[in-house]
Amino acid sequence: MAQRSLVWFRNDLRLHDHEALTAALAESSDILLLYCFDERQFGKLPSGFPKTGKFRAKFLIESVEHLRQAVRERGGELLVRMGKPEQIIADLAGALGITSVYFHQEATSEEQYVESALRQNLNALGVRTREFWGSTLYHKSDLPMSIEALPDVFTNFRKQVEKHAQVRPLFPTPTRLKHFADVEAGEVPTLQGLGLEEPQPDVRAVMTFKGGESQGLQRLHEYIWQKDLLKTYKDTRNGLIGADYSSKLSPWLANGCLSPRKVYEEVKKYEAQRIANDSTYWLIFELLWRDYFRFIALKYGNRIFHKFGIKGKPREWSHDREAFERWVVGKTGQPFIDANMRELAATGFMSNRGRQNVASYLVHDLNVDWRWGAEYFESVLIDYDVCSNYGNWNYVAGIGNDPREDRYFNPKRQAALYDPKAEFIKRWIPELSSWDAKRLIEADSLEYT
DNA sequence: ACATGATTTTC
DNA sequence: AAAATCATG
Repeated sequence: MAQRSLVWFRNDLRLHDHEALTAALAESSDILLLYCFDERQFGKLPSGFPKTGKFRAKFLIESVEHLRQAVRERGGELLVRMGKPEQIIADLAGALGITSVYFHQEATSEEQYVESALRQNLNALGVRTREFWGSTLYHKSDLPMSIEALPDVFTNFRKQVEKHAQVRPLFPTPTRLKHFADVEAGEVPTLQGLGLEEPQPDVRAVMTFKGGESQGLQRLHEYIWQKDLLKTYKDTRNGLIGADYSSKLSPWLANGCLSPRKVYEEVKKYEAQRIANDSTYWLIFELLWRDYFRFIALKYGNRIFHKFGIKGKPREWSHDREAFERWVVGKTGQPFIDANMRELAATGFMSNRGRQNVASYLVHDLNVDWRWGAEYFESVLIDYDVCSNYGNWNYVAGIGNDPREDRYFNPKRQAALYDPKAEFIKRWIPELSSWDAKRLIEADSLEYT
């Protein structure tokens, strides 16, 4: 078996439960591992925001560095490059006599374009690709329906999947990796090198998110086992302050530092050893939403990016740049909205409750084009995931798959419910810290200095 | 050079 | 579906 393989890491920056890596190890005599920073991911969005902002870029850099470290600890090497993966991989394959390239497929067109360009380039060299699906809890091939027949209502999808599909077992984490070629390892780029500034730490942040597989596994272990918080997840998940109210696994899931099947496995273990209740189920339920948006992206392709969304529902949007800017910096005058937006700008993170509210506010109160909001989230959210982001924005904009049209969140009512003492508002808008909570919650047109 | 229609792109 | 880009007479 004189097979020389290359494993191309993408949004799967881990060694556990990695089918492409597992297959490559089983089918090859020699293996090369590569991560390529795609230069196209570091340009500007139409709105002028960097496509990959500082929080995301930092998390990605850390994730790649930790993957390299984990590979080296096992006797291997992770090559790191910057450029176009379809060219860089083809060049490496040609120069080093690689016979197969292994990778996980993505669900959206930019990524699929790179896959097909790579496939073509490799085909011309007589190199084959071995492609896998590895980003969802339920495997694409295990769905009880075709992608074309994917239900447009989440609950229908969930019920069918829960009834008829099974989560596949994990692939084992390799203990030894070898490195065969005398080839430059390559440097992991710095934030500065990517033209981005270093994010300043903020003591008010819910927690410190550090990229990397071991950091993701550590957070999973801490949340479920050490702090024993899974059993109350459903009751606390609408919180706003601190590390404990929710799992906070999304940044690691988005970059593939954590496999959703690994999360599932730990939840099942917890249910067997400690307790199974609505809360333990609810974490799986949320993973299903993540799956759903990924399959929706497969079903509808680029329609998730369209102005009128996957429904093709005509709706006119405002292009009031000033109103949008006020939303971005957290100066709309609506304290609950502004506090959330300031948290996002300062930390790259916002609670799920906050996200639903600020998105509803932009779309339904300001009537601003939902795509502007989606772009801003894309740039700054540390857990940005193209399918979840655009799927959710379609949903709030009323052009996605929400059976209830135009789901509106009343920010005053939401503040009264979820921030009754205005602790969260005061935390992020310090100029209001001496205000009476009731007055803050009822305010809707504050002027900040 | 340019209007018009076709094609491509939309993160 | 709409906007942007491309092709062509």
